[in-house]
Amino acid sequence: MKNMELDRIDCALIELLQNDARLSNKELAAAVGLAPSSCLARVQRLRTEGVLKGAHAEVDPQALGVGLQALIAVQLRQHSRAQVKAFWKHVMGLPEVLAVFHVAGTHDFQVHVAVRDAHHLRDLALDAFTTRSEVAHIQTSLIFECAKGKAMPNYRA
Amino acid sequence: MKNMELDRIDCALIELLQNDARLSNKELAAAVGLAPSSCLARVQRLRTEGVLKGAHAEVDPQALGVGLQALIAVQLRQHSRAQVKAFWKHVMGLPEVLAVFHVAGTHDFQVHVAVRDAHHLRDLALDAFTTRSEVAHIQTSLIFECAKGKAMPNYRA
DNA sequence: ATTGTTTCACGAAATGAATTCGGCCGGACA
DNA sequence: TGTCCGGCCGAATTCATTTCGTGAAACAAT
Repeated sequence: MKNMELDRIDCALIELLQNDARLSNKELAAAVGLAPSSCLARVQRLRTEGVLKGAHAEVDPQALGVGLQALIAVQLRQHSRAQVKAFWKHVMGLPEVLAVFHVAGTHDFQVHVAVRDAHHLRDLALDAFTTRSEVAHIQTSLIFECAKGKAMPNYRA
Repeated sequence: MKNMELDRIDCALIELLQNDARLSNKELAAAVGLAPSSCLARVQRLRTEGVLKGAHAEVDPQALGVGLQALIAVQLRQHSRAQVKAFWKHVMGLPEVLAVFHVAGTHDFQVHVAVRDAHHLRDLALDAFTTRSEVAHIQTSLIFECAKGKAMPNYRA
């Protein structure tokens, strides 16, 4: 399941679907030069093998009232497995959290959050971070702008 | 275009599509209690209004030979608009880059990268970051684990 | 109240896509 | 050479998407 063979066509399919998961099977087939039925078989295989793990719609933050995003760097008091796990579960349960990174370095976590405004951010920092017993210190960085890369790089091709 | 009305059903559609962009229109319609045709009209409207901005397949990093991810914190030498823009364009052109955050704080950027291994990360840091004239200092943090939240929070509902 | 207007949802029909299936080609192997 | 195996094709079926005409509710103005 882990190291499956990906030929040139598989890679093309993966890249196309990363850019636009809504491409029809027909369009996909045309793009890679395969018959729709063959193309479908490949995509299904990629899905069942776990290479393609799902698809998610991208939504405009502004449309949802998200006016501000931030990265919150978190230092824990101790690095015990229990504390790490507890904090992880806690932040993943917060609606404001877009992503959590457990990192090695001067901080233990980087938490990407989306909030209404500065006031909301302050409340979130105070209520959901600094009050936690396992949290030693946080440092909040406002995000001016953020962008995602087009696709995950492929180091097998 | 900016402040469009989103009723209960629109919000439900948005949330469903964030969790799984591959839901068929028929399934979507059933989930929100609408006829397929009505549901389609709404989804199309959300798309043309820019609330839904696209969909992207999620792929397993391991399957593509990505064995390591990291967050690289970058400090620029100067904060001139030209330098910020130049650096932004540069990192967005790198295949290893998954996301870029331009932030306010002790660092100027946080760059999320996906690499083959530690060796690859070293080369990337040296070749694509520290050699850039606008970069004053970088600090690399290995990512142990990272997870994305289920959906963008909705502060209009 | 009534009339006109707008908005939205419905459902049937037409259009087009996804999926299934049998058969075919080409390479691997003995 | 003969057989096996994997992958692709193309037509047929099944199913979903999309279009379009209709009608019900909300609202404004007369």
